Amino acid sequence: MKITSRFTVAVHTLLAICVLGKKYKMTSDLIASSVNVNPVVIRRTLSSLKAAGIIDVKAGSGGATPVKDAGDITLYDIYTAVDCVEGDLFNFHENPNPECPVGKNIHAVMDVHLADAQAALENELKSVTLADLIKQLNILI
Amino acid sequence: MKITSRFTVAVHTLLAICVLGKKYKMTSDLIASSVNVNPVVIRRTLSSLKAAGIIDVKAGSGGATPVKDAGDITLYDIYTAVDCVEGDLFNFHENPNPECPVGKNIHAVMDVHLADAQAALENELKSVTLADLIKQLNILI
DNA sequence: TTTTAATGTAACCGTTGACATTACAACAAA
DNA sequence: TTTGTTGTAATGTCAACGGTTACATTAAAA
Repeated sequence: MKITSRFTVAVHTLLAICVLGKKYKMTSDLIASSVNVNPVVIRRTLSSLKAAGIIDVKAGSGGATPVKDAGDITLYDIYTAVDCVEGDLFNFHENPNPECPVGKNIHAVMDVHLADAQAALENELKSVTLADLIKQLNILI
Repeated sequence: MKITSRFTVAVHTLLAICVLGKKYKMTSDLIASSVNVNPVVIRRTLSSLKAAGIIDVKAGSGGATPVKDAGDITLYDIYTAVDCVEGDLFNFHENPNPECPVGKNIHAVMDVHLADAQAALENELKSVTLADLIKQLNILI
């Protein structure tokens, strides 16, 4: 079980838009050739990022542009934009037996810790902005 | 996408073995009735926990018993025992374009942060032991 | 020794989600 | 009006999950 690649695709897409957008019109085809996926996959990604208010996409004439400052976009924003996880990260078995002392209390005992683990992951993603990645990238280019 | 319920099933299973094991013979059928899944699912769970050296299972006569002290079993141990995640938590798109400055460096820029996020999750799971859960549970029973 | 009750596993099924791809309508600018 | 692009529906393939049946194996009790 892994978290869908929609996430890394979305980050890649945003980096491309931010870094290459000044020089090129960032169409789904161009981005797709950098990410190396089908252009429709990129259009879906762009659609999600647009819905999240992160970018603007021009229908017809084409091209995606950032709406927010890269310093104000965290990895967590992107993560949620593309719906990597619906609600809880951990899948909990349904209907534990309420007649059993363990089944009756399993949620009371576990839920906090599962939430903590999920929060730890998400906080780490919140601590990194797109600007951080762009800075790193510009050093390497 | 969610992390497989094998994890919460395994925790539930272990709690049942530790808490109810003194009073009852913990067969896959009994555990299954507490968790509310098919007994074969529990046998698969027991098999994984046994392979990880966490419990002992008696073939034939039946019954599962703990091998390690509950204070020495973390949620992370259980998490890995049932193979919730094979290696990396985040799925990375394959073959980003090396001809593109973004595609060429996307791994160099992202990998550290993905690893950090995964480590944050895992460290949180490492910080909780089965003994912690048992203590909580005994208060509620 | 036979019976009984479990475990260990293989096999198969249905469901779900991911990702790829085709197709085409809608759109905006040249 | 032509052209290039976006938006999105539809379809296909594949893998993983969880459910279930079936049965050989095992160990202890009768």
